[in-house]
Amino acid sequence: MHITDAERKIMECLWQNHPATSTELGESLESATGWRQGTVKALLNRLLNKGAIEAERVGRGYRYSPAVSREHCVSEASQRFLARWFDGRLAPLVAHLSDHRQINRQELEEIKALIEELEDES
Amino acid sequence: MHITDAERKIMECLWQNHPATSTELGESLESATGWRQGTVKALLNRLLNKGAIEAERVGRGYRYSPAVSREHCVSEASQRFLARWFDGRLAPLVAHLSDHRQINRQELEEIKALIEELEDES
DNA sequence: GGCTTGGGTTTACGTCTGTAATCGAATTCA
DNA sequence: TGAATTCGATTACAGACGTAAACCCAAGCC
Repeated sequence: MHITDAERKIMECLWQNHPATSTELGESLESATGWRQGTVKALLNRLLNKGAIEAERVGRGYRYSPAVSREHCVSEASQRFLARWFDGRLAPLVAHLSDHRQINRQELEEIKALIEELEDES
Repeated sequence: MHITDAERKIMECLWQNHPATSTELGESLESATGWRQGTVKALLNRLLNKGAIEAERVGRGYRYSPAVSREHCVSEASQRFLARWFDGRLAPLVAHLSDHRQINRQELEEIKALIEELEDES
């Protein structure tokens, strides 16, 4: 299941709020991205074809819902990204970001606290 | 500067070992990816056009070298990835991977040690 | 029953990607 | 010097992507 970036925007809407009609989605996305309704509809169909969303007929139209979780997509994207650039590991990413001043002290602190918490609870 | 995945494979070769002739690259990549020489050459030209590599004429052929550092590309790719999925932040990625058992105890330990080291040295 | 209208479906189209064949120039070999 | 080989440049082409216009159908309105 590979979600493209335009498709991801649709999914973000649906993950946040579902089921939703194409009109609702169209309105959200028109203001957020400037896409026309037809664009949204076409993307919905691509997502349907690849099984990323489900449609349930309600009267004249459909209600769309995600068929894959955000968690699942995030996992796939993370694995792909880490595999490509960091040999599948996370530590080198942390090192890289900190070497290049792309992460601040506070966030590092937050991560450390998070790790400690994870260790405690297990 | 957006490097596609096929292009990235060429770049990885060049970052590791440059300058290199297209024949050398072709040989490395043929065994690693199964690409024909022509494929490699076409990708080299795309990379030249987008300024990601440089070519220096040597006799009949060229020597290619990276014009952008791996570091730079990694930074860009990391920013893009984190922005897409984690609101640009790293901590939620750590949380996600650990929640989904996609990172082991040992690597978390390694990251914690890394952070402590960074704090000490500054 | 025709006309409008709010969906939905199909088709389109330019760009990007991955992969390669083809063409052309240069070099080498007979 | 003509043929064969090498290497690079150009062109190709199918599939994915972003974006949208065109078309079609059911439901309500006059």
